[in-house]
Amino acid sequence: MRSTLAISRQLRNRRQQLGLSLTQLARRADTSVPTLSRYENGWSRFEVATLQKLATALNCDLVVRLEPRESQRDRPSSAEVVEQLSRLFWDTRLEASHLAENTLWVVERVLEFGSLDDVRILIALLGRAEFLSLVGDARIESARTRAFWQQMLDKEGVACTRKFSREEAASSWRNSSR
Amino acid sequence: MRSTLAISRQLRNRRQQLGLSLTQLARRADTSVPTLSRYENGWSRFEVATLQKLATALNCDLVVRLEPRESQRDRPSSAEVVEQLSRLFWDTRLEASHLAENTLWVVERVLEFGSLDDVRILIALLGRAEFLSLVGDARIESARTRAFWQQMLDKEGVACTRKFSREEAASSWRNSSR
DNA sequence: ACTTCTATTATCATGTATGATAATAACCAT
DNA sequence: ATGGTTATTATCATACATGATAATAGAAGT
Repeated sequence: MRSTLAISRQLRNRRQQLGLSLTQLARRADTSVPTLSRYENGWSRFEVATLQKLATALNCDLVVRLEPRESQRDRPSSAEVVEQLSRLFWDTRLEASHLAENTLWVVERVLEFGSLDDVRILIALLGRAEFLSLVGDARIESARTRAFWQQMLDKEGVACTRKFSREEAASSWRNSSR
Repeated sequence: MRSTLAISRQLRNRRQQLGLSLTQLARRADTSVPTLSRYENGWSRFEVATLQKLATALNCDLVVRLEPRESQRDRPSSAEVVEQLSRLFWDTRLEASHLAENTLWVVERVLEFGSLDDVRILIALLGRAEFLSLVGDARIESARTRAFWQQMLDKEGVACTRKFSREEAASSWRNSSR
């Protein structure tokens, strides 16, 4: 799944896209600044009710859906994908579970260091829509890589959702090293 | 959004589809029976971490996504939809917020009592994929209505996900009056 | 009748998310 | 430098979800 990292990233992207400060959003969503900051910085235990309030305040729909895995046919096996991508994870050991629970992290690694074949097998695994959506959430360090994916997203017409990533993201990427 | 009712419905559908008891699923997901029962019966404050554990135990991917509303173009306005559908809600007052936060409830009412035009404007509002997905989650009382939508879902090829609804749901619908 | 499995609900102790407040720091102006 | 805005983090009291246990009840089969 997209997992907690992806949720944090989406919240921050959307808030910055709307130009809201933490204080402003906290008031609009009837929540607190610390909670909001926690949600945007690697919080693992979100409450759906709080996410719902935030989504409304961010003029978004919150989608929470269970997608049965067996309905995802003609996709490569996790083992296959791990096999092919493992060389990109020199600093740790890529496990099958990471594909499901830390998808955004895997996607970011592949975008930054992977070959086109690596991208293809990821798309085969996730489906194009899900992959592109994750690309929109991803933090990409290299300017060249970023430019490439901006063009791809444009071509694919993921336009509306990714406006921020393409136009303003550079600045936010720069000062978010933590 | 699909909201809490839809989450409960999805959990129960999927668990019954796999033929698991509360006890079995609770053990597989490393959670407790009371929590599970609460989650399936109108709980409002889900934790994403718990949902994630349940999804894994149910062999599902958990999708949590913020969908910006302005990226949903050429859709009818909430006011329009409320205007057209309000006659179906004789016992209460349909508000625009219900469309976003109690979507499943609205869908169920339209499926049961609405005309084809009502269905059309709902599809225009939600998009076909989201609408069909909600139909799969919906509890439909009338056998005739249910048969109709089973055919529709078959035609539209929402096959895999909705297997349970079409084949076994009748029994679960019957004894879930509470 | 009787089990047996099931689901729902209650009670209660405990863990933890939340919100209020404040301290710190970074950034950007003037 | 100074002041203002912002984000992050800490502390702490409170609210609430969770899990353990058990009571209740229904359904299905013997």
